[in-house]
Amino acid sequence: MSKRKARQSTSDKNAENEAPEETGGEAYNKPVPDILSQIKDSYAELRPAERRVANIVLADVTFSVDASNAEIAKRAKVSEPTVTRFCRAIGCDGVRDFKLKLAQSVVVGRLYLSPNLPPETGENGSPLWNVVFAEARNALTAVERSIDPKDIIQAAELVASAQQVLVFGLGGSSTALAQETQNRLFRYGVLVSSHADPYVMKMTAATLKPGDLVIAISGTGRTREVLEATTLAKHYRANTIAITAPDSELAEAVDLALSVDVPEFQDILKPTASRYAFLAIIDLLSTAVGYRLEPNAHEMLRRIKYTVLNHRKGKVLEPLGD
Amino acid sequence: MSKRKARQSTSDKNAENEAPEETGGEAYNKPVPDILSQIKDSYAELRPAERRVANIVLADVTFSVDASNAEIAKRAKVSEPTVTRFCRAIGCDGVRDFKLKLAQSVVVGRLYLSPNLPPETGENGSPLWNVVFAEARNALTAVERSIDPKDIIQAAELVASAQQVLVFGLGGSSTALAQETQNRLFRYGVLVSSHADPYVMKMTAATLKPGDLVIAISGTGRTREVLEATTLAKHYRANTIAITAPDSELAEAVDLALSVDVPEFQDILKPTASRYAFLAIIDLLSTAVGYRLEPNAHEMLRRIKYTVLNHRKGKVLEPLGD
DNA sequence: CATTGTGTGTAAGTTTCCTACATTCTGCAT
DNA sequence: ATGCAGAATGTAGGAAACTTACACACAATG
Repeated sequence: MSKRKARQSTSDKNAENEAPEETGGEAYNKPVPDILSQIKDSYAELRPAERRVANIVLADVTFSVDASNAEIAKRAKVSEPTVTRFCRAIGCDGVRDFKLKLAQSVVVGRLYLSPNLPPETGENGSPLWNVVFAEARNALTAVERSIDPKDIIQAAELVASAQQVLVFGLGGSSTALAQETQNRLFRYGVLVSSHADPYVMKMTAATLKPGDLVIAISGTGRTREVLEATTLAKHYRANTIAITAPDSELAEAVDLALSVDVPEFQDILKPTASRYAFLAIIDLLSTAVGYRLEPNAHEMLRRIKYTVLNHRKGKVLEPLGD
Repeated sequence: MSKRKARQSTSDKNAENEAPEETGGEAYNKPVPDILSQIKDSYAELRPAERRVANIVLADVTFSVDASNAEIAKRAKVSEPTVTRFCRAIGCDGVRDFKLKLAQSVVVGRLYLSPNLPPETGENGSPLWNVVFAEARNALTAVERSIDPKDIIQAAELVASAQQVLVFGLGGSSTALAQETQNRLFRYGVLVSSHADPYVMKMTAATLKPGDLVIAISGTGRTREVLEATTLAKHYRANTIAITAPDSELAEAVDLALSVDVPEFQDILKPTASRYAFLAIIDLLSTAVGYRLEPNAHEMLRRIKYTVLNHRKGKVLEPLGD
């Protein structure tokens, strides 16, 4: 198939050579369905001939995206109208609609590997290379889909109006995330401290007053000492937020749960991907707090930046501290 | 358009109701071109009528994906063959090929926002919502592209063969990441400790022997105390690794630099996205260490899991500790 | 066994895309 | 200014792809 070489049209003015931008921030405004999942979900209800079409599609997606109705029918040993019926049976308008959706679906599939992916064979030498990245991305997507921005705003309001904020996390990763939460919020002028000593957690929880705030971080929502200290804070009428797994004891125990279920491949040697999700939540929350506390947040950051700048030479816009 | 209701075929055996999986890990094996960029890049070389087609497509991508050749031609006020020619001029086989690629292209566009995105106007109320996610994803992509898996394996070898490992990080986020590195490596039986006190850092660095290891974490690569302690460790013949920015003083000072340049939008109220990149590097490294130290790593994890399990009721496969 | 309903293919119709040719326009040379 | 050649584009018809209608076969039920 020969392609004609594109040529310059010499009569055009230079200004007319610039392509217009796509309209708006999001040029495409329709949802992208996961058609492969739809095929699998509908499989049990398909008729026998339609199943043979499904088998062909699932067995060779690359072929199916480009193939005509007739080519698919031939491979599946069915009639052409049966292919149309298959497309209708899985929820598409027809073959054309199916093709577009299939093409889109595989792009999504390229970017997000399914959970429970078997371990990489280490073809580049670094074990689980693709898994680590895929799951980090899945974790971010899970946050995007399951966290309501209104909850972020509400949480930021609780932080901004609290006289003091305590952050609790135990077990290693949650400890580090609690520390990171402190590290983010103090920069905006929030009186915040994180604790990893279960006794200090309970003692400081007992000093809280109405309007104060506890942010509890737990990947499983089941860490006993975090739950106990958070319940104690509630007893003393402090507000409570949890960053945790959905439908967990901790999620049920607090005023506002920022919870997310992160699907991941269970390899005992691989760190958990939920830290990416939790870090994203902390970033969303701290950004919202920063904006909520303007212009004071800016003043606090200006002071900190000025201090760090004097302590060390560096670019003005690089991260504050590290 | 009526859709026929999917029905159960009662003559099928239950085992035949399960859909087969798509073949292989990556079911679709063709590259996904960015057709919108191709249109913009080819714009200057397009003929006048073809440009009118391009204008229509860029002005309304949603319409264009689903519209027939005739519908596009009508809107652009050109003939139908001109639409075919337009598709050929931008590198596609024809209109069908163009359509598939356009559908795919918009999915990619949906998932990656460009760096230096202007601030969101807060349409969902949570400030910089999209920026936080886009930049986290960009950070992960930056790691994927700039880190050599061989360096991960080499770093894991240095960890595995060290008698002790020190992790240094200062400034808040690097502190938490250093702690997280400790939290990951100790689980495989590595003798590892992290320090955030600059005096303790130097003192412990002075105790190192040849073959010991320092992992230094710094977003900018310019934190003075981290640099000094790392240099001191080198002086005492310890091996040194840095997780830092490329071409920085720290990157130059160590034996092996795992460095990555993370493009991000500079908003003083938004946390830095490089933490996602650094966390991914730590995860890759710790996974590689775990695999390198098999079967001892498994034994260590078994003991830790057993301890945590007895301390708390939970699912067997959930994250170790938090 | 007869009847009814479901599943599927064949054949024909419709839609969409592509090719071939004719016409118009533009640029260059004389 | 005129003529010629090449490029651009549209019209008309052909080919490809998809869909609809109807016939036939098979399965289930009474």
